[in-house]
Amino acid sequence: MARSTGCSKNTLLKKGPWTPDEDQKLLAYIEEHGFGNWRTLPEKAGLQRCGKSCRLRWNNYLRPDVKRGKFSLHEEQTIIRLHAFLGNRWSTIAAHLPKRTDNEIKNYWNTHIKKRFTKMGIDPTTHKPKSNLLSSTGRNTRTLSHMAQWERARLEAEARLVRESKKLVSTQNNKPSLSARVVKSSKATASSTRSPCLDVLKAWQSVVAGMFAISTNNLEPPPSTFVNNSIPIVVGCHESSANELDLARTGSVTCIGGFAQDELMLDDDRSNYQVPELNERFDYSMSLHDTTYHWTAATGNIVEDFSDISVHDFDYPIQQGDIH
DNA sequence: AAAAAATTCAACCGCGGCTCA
DNA sequence: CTGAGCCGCGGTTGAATTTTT
Repeated sequence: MARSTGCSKNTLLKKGPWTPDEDQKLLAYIEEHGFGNWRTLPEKAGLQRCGKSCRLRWNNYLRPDVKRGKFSLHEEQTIIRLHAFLGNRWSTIAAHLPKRTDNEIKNYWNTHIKKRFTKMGIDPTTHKPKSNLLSSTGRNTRTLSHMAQWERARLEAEARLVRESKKLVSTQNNKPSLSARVVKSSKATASSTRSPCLDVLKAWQSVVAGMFAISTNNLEPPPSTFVNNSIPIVVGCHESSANELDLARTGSVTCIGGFAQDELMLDDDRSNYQVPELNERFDYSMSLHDTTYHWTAATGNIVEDFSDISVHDFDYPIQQGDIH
């Protein structure tokens, strides 16, 4: 299919770093008119740039909700854990990190985390020690791949929801020149017709309920008070956290990752509520840090109110009293 | 103090997917 | 159904900055 974006071929258009004057022009235009059609925007805004360049500048730098500066420990952990499932799906990872852009996360991964992994002898792609790569059994590899597939699907579905709800919000914020494409997709999202990705969440939930041995008693009524109608999934359960272990034993939460490898192998009881294949990945990569954090998987109920869906780096520990 | 090497990160490029006529 | 146009994603580049020699 022939295709020409006109960006790279048009030598009249300016490239390279943006000047403060150009930033000002772009900002002023978007503040007044919104960011409709990126291709036609530069001309309207009086910029000698291609639309792609404008979009990039806006998304990665000028957007008011972009957080800049050093990544926190929790943000780094979130990136590592999500990368263990998703690989280089930067935009999906970014959707789970409020105010961070895919470009920034990608840069951070390539310049900081990846390097540290390599130094530690951990393969940044598989999140496993390089020496262990050949020792995985076929069965384990297949199981991990299967489960990771489901988890990836779930995370991507959530990322889509976050993106869609953001679009919806920006549409409602009265930007008159938003493109027909955006307005249309937002309408579709807001209508009573369920988005297809909601079904992915539903499907994932039912499968996970089986795989993670969550009893249906724990699904209904909702087991948790800290997020309505949700199943808490603790990523990175720590052996020192008695609360998390107890909660996991009772089936009130599901644990993924964080336990030492030998514990997984030796403690049969724990294997009932853990997922060793996933733990394996996390254990290696998270040996970079010795702290835990938590996130929750939303059930179908909360999906109906999808503006609430996003995975944040919760920095509070689960307490016994939080779960009923 | 200067040069070289390493690092960082904003920006570019090309491709694939989606929408629409 | 098909093809054109647009957007977004992920990989890559290279200028600017920092660190090391």
